[in-house]
Amino acid sequence: MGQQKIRNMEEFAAVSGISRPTLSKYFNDPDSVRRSTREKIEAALSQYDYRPNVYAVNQNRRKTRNIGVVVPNLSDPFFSEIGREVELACLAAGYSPILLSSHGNPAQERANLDSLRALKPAGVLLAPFGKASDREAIARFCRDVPVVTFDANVEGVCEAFVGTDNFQSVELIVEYLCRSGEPPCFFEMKTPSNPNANKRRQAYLEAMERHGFAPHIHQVPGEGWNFEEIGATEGGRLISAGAFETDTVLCSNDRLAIGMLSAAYELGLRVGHGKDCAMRIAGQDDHPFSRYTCPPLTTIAQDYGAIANRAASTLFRIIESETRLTEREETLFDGKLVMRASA
Amino acid sequence: MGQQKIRNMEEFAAVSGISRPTLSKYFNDPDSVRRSTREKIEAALSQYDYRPNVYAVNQNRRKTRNIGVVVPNLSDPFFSEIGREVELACLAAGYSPILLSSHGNPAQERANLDSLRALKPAGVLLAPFGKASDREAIARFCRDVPVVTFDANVEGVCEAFVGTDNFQSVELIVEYLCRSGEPPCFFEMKTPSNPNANKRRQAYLEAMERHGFAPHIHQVPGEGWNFEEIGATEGGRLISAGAFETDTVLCSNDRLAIGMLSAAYELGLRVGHGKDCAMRIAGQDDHPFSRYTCPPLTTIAQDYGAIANRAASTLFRIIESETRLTEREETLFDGKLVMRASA
DNA sequence: GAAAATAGTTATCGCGCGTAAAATTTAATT
DNA sequence: AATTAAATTTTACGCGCGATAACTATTTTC
Repeated sequence: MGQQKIRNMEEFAAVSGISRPTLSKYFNDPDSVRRSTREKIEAALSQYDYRPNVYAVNQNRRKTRNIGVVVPNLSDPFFSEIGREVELACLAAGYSPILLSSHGNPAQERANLDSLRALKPAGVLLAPFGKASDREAIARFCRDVPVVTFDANVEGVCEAFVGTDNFQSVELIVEYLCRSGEPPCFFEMKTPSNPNANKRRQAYLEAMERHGFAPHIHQVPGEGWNFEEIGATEGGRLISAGAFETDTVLCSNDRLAIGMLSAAYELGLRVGHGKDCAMRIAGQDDHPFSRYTCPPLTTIAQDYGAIANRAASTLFRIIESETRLTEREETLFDGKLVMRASA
Repeated sequence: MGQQKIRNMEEFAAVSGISRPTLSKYFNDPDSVRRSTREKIEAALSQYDYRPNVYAVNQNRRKTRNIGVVVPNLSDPFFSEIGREVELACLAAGYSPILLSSHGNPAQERANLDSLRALKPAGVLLAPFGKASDREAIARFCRDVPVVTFDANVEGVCEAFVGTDNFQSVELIVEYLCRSGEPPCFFEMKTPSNPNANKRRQAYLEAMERHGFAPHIHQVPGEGWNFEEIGATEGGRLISAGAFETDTVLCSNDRLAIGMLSAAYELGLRVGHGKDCAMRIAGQDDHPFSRYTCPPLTTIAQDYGAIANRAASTLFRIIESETRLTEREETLFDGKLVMRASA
């Protein structure tokens, strides 16, 4: 490795024998220079380890190669997983992802968009809160920066949305539950901020009607992101009160289900589809911990990878075409039934 | 809000009636200008919403106000929690945190340090892998940038380390387990990359000796970060083979314990300290999910907040003093026993 | 082998701000 | 009111690189 320290592109030009403008071209796109010069540059590069100053580069470029990635809550393994998938897609395409969590706080979502604005990103991948999001702030942001939303939709805002088809996936699990035992009741929070929750409720109603069963929806109070706590406390209360009309409960998401499973355990109830079981509990999302609950949770798996990659590639397409989409795109992937022991 | 768009500090100087150098001073430290001028500036600021260009600022500043935060794996709620605490501490002190995950991959840790170097951070808070980390790369990085490590120590490297006192906390739980039932066996991975694991094993040996019991350590094979999987597969295997000498197992960390709990459930064993229970299982770390396992996990809680804040404040002290520490500091916080139903 | 196309060079400007020194104003002190 | 210290303004330069124009060198084409 290097002898003297290279301080800037000028000095690197001197030691590599390549002119500065050509180096500049190379760093912006290695394939834009002739093969032989590229090899010369890379030879020098391996000798002197020089890297262009990020700040100087981004100050002058019309658009940076930064991609902002905003998720509502990194403490939720669901979002840390999908956030990671998105990051990888960005890196693979030669962009620099910047991952920000809104920490379960819609105000932080706004703050994150503000921070991102200062970084002049080429585009942003946003998993918004949904109803709790500041729709106006997001819309304003979208005017300045190309944005693709994923996981949760904000109707009509942003270039495109990529998520899971809740109607398909709820039908899938409702059908399974009806076929394999008593039809499911539906368990959710009273005021879910996530729009998927509303779609899932609606999908449950339709699916139950389609299969000729009466729907039973149970909504419980609770604020914030401590879904397991709410599932345990309120779910446990409903169970011990005998509030559920059937022995099967479909939870609006896995984290509520995880909480409810722990409550059932506390109550000494055996959960599952065996003969000796008192009830069945199912979730939605295939949370990373769902296979380690007691019993392991039957759920609907979202296709993390497909959603992340489609969201990213859609954004890249917009960025590289340098034009906004003429029409807002919505892409929904199918969920997959994951059968485990809980239902 | 603003009429015309302010494009740079020059223009903002014009509309605010304050000279550009003074504005520059203000943005670097609002308290460095006279109260009356600060008010003038802030009045103009609320009218014209102008923000200095991040890239231009950082290009010229000797040191930026960026703080790199590197954790081994954001998918692990333990690290997303402590990462968040660290972020908050940075923001509160007026720094800009940049959170990077090494995704369970030591090579990525190196890559993250390389990326950070390009951002010329004022300092870095690093939770390293430990033995799996590239010690040489970290040491080299520490020569250029002040670094405080937390959670896992890399002996002798970096300015300071902040973590949990494993000897204190293991003694705490071993004492409790011995007092309340059969003395614990110890369950861990054969080749743990995390140095805490080694300390915990050592601490277990010492604690058992102190209490006059024979130690029993069970090490299982397994690679990577899928601890729950390893705990479930290998832990389940040991349980059904009757390999544990006593009815009590202390796991090296909560995630192994979570896996083992699910294995015990599968085997139809009741875990806990009740009379009808077949075995006890305890963990270490107080993982966010530990209170929702079946049964809820007895464990040792690390003081996330204290560790994060001490690590951050130590780093700030180094940064602001503009001198390296004369002597490497190590701070260990006590763990707290969290008694739940599993042991 | 000459013309055309491609790639590289030199030269120069601009980006938005930090920073330093000198000149000037303002506030605090006696 | 005079003295002094502190804050602000003016002026001027530099950071490292992107971008472009006008040339020159190299490679391709027939």
